[in-house]
Amino acid sequence: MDDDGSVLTETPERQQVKGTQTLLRGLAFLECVADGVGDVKGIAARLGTPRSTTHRMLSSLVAEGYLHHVPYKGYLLGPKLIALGGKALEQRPLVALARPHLEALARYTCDTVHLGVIEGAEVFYLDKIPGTRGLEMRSRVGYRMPLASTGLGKALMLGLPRNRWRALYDRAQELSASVPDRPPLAPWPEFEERLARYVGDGWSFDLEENEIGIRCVGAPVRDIRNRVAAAVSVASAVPYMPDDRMAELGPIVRATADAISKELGWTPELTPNGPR
Amino acid sequence: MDDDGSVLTETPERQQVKGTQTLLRGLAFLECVADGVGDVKGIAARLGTPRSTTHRMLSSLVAEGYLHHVPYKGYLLGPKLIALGGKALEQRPLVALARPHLEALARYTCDTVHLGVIEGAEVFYLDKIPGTRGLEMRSRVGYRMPLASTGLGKALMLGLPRNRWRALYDRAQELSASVPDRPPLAPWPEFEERLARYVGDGWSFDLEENEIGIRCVGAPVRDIRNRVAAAVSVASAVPYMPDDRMAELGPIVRATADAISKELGWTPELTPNGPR
DNA sequence: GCAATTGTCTCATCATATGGGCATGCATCT
DNA sequence: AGATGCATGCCCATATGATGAGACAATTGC
Repeated sequence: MDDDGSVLTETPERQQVKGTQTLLRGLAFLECVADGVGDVKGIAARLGTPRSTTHRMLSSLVAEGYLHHVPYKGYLLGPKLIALGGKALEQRPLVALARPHLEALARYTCDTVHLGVIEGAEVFYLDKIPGTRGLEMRSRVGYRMPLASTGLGKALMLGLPRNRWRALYDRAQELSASVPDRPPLAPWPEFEERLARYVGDGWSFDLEENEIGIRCVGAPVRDIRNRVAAAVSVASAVPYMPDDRMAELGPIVRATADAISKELGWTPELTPNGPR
Repeated sequence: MDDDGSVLTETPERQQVKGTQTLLRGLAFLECVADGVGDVKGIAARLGTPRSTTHRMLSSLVAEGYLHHVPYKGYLLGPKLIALGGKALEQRPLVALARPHLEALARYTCDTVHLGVIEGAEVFYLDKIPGTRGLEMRSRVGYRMPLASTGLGKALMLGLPRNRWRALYDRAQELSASVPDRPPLAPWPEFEERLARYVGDGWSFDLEENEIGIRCVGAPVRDIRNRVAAAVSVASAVPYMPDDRMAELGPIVRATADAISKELGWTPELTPNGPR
């Protein structure tokens, strides 16, 4: 049993598995393939399993439809994962409730609409409705982004205590540094000042801070306890997003977010102005 | 390898597993939860595992993010499955290649656009772009439907040999009978005759056969070997889909499908008229 | 052509998951 | 309100089931 620390995967915490390391190992295969390592040798090296075991596990996963196998070429994630991902979305009442509102917003704006929630220090994209202007966003359902980098994420940050903003800002900046084509964030004082303003407004802007050429307007969705449970955003290319349109869009996006909030049991009276 | 048509709804028991029954069992938990069985007792009963084991496995899956646990309420599919589902889609070159074409089609028609492939006797929804007319489709990425029930599925059937049509027709009719609010299929002779006509046209219609009030136009996508690899469809409510518009849409949907086909290496010259 | 990688199989070994049992605490029923 | 059912969490002896080395065939690519 690989008790030495030679498994240098992404998992930082070594969990003291209670009695399912076969299952966990199998799941590790999935994540390995998800990360683009599709060849047997690479997988075996990454997980530290001998070829025999690697083959056995991969075969089982293929047989169950969790992986797709192209002989002598490699492994890809399988259709069952697509299906389970879809079901996972259906099981989230938030997604089902938000859909009609997101569609209405997409129809009104003709731009790409996103729904996301916080996961750790990142925003997790739960739903996406592509815009009808013919430009592609590389976001996808299941995608992640640092909170401080996107309008969606910043809307989510509005619900967090201010003393946590800095850490998230730093986190996003780390990623900006590591990825070459990513624009830098605004300087911290300016960033904080803007975010403070967004708290008062009830919506947030992203001015090409995440991706050059893309601007976006976001707003937080609150649950029955007035906690930020999700966020909505509208994104489009700069030519479609002049300053005055963004100013118009702010209240509209907020209205959509509030409508979803109401579906979650939120009552607007409790927050005439000011968060939490 | 989709040669055996004996894949029933679910594999009840198979025992020729080579050596990963722990892993397979764990995956069975996921599918169990996916089917809506979220309580411990139900899961244990369904899979025949004692409570101890059930808990241990569920805990591991929760710890890994594959399941989400609401204490004393039940289990739901977790965020990691959403993420893996998204990655699984990204890894399919078909989805990435088709996206721009689907978006263009959605933009042009203002209606809901679907992309699907064959899986067994069903159509598997790989992508969906909601229409901008404000009506909701209950389809979702990862969804399944009998091939013969939908315009998308019928487009896929155009690539199958005619002697397999009947079996798929019967299969769809079984489901129609079991689900109460599902409209019946057209009688077989008429169904076959229509499908034969669609082969010549290169597109297919669905006249409220799958869902009352929904009409749809589909067309097959072919790969480099001229085999049907996927299908595209446009769906909308009847008021938006009069006969003459459907007739117009046929060549347009086909053109979109052909454009995707070309991205897959398909060459139109090989099929002036007539399939395979 | 050769070399490297992958697929398929067997088998002895022992590590691994098993599942019964029991204690605690939450939730729903009457 | 009280009471029962159910979920959760943990221990541990057992044998079941996964392990991994090895050998060979099939395939790709150079």
